[in-house]
Amino acid sequence: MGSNLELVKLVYGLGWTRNERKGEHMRWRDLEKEPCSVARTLSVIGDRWTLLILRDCFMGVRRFEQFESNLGMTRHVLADRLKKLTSAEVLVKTPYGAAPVRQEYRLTEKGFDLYPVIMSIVHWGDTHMADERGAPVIHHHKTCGHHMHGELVCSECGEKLEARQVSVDLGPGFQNAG
Amino acid sequence: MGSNLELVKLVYGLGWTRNERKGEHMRWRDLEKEPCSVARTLSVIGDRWTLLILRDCFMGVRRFEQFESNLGMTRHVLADRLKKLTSAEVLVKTPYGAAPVRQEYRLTEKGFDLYPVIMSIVHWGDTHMADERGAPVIHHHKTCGHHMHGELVCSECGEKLEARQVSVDLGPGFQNAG
DNA sequence: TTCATTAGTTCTATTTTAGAACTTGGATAT
DNA sequence: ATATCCAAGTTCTAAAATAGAACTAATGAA
Repeated sequence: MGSNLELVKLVYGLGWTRNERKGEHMRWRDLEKEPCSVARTLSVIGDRWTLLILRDCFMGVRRFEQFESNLGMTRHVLADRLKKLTSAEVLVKTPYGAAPVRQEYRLTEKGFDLYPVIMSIVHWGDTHMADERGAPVIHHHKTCGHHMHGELVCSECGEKLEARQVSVDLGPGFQNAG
Repeated sequence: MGSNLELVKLVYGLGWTRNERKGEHMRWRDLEKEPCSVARTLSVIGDRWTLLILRDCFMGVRRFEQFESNLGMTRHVLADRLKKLTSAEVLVKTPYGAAPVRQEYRLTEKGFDLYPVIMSIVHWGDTHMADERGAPVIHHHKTCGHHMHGELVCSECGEKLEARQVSVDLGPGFQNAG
């Protein structure tokens, strides 16, 4: 994205400007109302545990006790996050099993669409946070048969995306302060 | 990623298992030691404000007061996050300007490499969190001239990545509990 | 001399998270 | 039938993080 400070102020500074008039700082719960897709997305996945829960979901974890024993977070917070992810329709909670009915949390399509976010995070970690031995896990593409990583490309020309080659404009969903 | 619960337990459940023996839950500061690139990356960017700071960095914001007025976070926490991002070498702090020397925070190459993470988040927000009018901002690829979004593809075959087409194995950087 | 600006730090109050124990509704074992 | 077990939570207190506001230090301008 090219530097565009007026646009930053206009688009992203909006919520804060609005709150500033009331003499308050931004709160986390206000984020989803921001006219910015980063802020809105982070209102769903931007806390300390949610992306780790979703990592487990992509690995096939589905049940409360499994999440707890893999992640090692307190049951209290886990219950809260699963509730929030469910109400955001990223996960669905379904009872299953005959006699003792158990609960299962599964990714929805909306949840599955977070895969690029997770894989981009994985690749950055592999590149910049691994020790000298290399990546802790390896990804294998069934379609082509190769070891691989996720790469971000332009949806139109397919070329690898570089921040400096992308500029930003106001879109249809931008609204000025009411 | 195909479901592989033993692998999940082995790889991702490791840190927790280690702490479990000491009778403690996972703490945030332990995350960077986990043998998982998601956990390690989140130890740098996985709190409530850091990705919003980085969004501003990609838009050209560089100075303390600019971050504060755009984001509306308290100065206390902003100072702490800038310090952490600097010590993680995601940002560099440089004095600039002749007479009254000011400080400037800029993305390093390591920081620039977070672009795919941000753009994946943007695209998910545009798709799932926008209102009926559409995306708040539009991205334009200077290289090809089109409006576009970031798309995650296989680094080897270039095909669009689907979670179900990717399997996971232990890599060289995985180490068993010491 | 006084005020303004940038980049912070310090303080108290509120909110969130950690850690542990308790609850609920079956199922299973004795 | 009573006691125990299990999954999926809820409830409690203590500790940590964040919000909100005021203060500091270095420089420059009016």
